[in-house]
Amino acid sequence: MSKPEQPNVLKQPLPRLVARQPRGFVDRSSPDIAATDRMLAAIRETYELYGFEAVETPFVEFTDALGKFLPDQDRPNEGVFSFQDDDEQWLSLRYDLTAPLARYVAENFDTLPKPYRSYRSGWVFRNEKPGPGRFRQFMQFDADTVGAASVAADAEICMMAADTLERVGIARGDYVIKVNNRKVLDGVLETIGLAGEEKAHTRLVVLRAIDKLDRLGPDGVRALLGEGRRDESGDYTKGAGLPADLVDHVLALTGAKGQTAQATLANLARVVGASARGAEGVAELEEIASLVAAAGYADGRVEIDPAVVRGLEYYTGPVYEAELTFEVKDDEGRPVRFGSVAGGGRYDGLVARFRGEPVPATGFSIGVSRLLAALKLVKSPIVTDAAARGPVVVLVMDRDQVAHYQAMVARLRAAGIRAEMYLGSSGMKAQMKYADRRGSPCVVIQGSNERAAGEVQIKDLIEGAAQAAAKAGSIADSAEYRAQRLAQFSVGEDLLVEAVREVLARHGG
RNA sequence: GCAGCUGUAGCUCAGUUGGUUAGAGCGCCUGAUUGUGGAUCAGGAGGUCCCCCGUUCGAGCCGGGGCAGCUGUACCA
Repeated sequence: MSKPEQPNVLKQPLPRLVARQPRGFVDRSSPDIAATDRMLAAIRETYELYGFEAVETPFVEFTDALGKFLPDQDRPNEGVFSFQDDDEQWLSLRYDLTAPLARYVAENFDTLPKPYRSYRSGWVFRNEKPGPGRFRQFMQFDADTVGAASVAADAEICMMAADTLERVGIARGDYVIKVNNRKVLDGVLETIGLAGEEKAHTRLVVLRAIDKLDRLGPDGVRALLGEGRRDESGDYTKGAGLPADLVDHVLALTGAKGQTAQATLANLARVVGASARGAEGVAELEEIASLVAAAGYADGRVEIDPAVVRGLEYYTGPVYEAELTFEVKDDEGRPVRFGSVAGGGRYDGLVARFRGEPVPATGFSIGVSRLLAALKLVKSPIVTDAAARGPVVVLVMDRDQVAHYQAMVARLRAAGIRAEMYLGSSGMKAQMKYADRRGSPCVVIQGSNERAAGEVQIKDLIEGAAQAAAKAGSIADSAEYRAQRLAQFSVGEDLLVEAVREVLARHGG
């Protein structure tokens, strides 16, 4: 083996690397990780309370198991990160947690209890253009019931979604779980003559138009159902090309929401007309509504909303969406539309792809990053309490006493107090700054004077900051400023642990 | 993907009709008694003016082409 070439850094430095991330991928900092962990724990508790059990599947699946081959090509779909294994089989990073669950259930079908109720969280990957709050790697938290055909399973998941949002700190009234049924949408499309294979494209365009109701309003949807729509940048979107009377019929569906669930259901029954499939959908919604009402969740927490569409790929029955309804402003004072933080529905065909028989299933998925962003905006305690305090910092005043400082740190740690000795090479002022930036509750100072007296100084940084803020502007020169030594006291070195404990206790921990 | 807008210091941004060595505020570092974060003052470090090509005696500025970001739109399992 020959010696590897060593780059000669002295003579000819290599071109400097640019430190950067691929777009759509982000680093996570300590507070974010802490807040996310707390939020995930709260979600997990709620799911466990409902009787769901944990399961985990890997990041990588066979591409065909995810259902992501283009119909006519031997090549994975765009939007999915894919690569070929050494045996040339296509593999993909999972783009959601539902398709892998379907694979898992199919593979372990005979040993799993049915209905099989499980939850899992994890990273998923989508190879597409990122946007604000939209990344190429993000986390989802799903719960699914597989093997239950009853819409009671759907109703339960809606109620659990409501409980989950409240558990993580979204107040009742600040969210709504909207429920619809794909069969109702199919029924309406049938009554306006959009049944059959040759109308599939138009159906798609119509469903997409309906899905945009909350963003574009009825007029925007009307334009998209008819000729088309020009947006504010001047870009044009071709419409479905429906005649005016059919456009009205579709808008009658999206506007079918009444004051009560009964009124909404009556409107829907009218709009689906003679369609058997539509009537089936309305009946399912009716059953969900009565289950939700019986459990006491019909107080605005769970509502029928005929404009909910969700994804177009695999939903077959009830669909649901958790929407946040409160108004917020961003950093520049612009109103932010928060919208959907979770969604799901019934996908009776997904497991069936792996088995001869149909397997009913329903589930939903929380967008973890979006929900966390929402919790920050409403200042949920889950997020705000997660701002972890830093360690106690023992300053290094005399280099030749490092062993002694380290011994003090060891005593603090032995007492269960997070502590560290300053490991840099800067002076005291920089060490104070360091402790400040770490969020330390206090620092321990021992110079030659204190050591001679067998004492240590303890400075309470939190109290010190408060006192300094109170005096801001009233201090004339730097000598006076330095002489203040705010919130600082001396104590015998043997009482170090007790004194630090006292400071920590002052600040609740 | 399509459309519009924007790329100058770590961040937010100035930069004249094209003209020496490209600036400010904040942040960062150092210092102001031996030993004090958050106040004040003084100093310092930090730049491929997004990249390439062109026009010009001369380009941060003008032209062309890329790339990236933002906003909208499309897609969203």
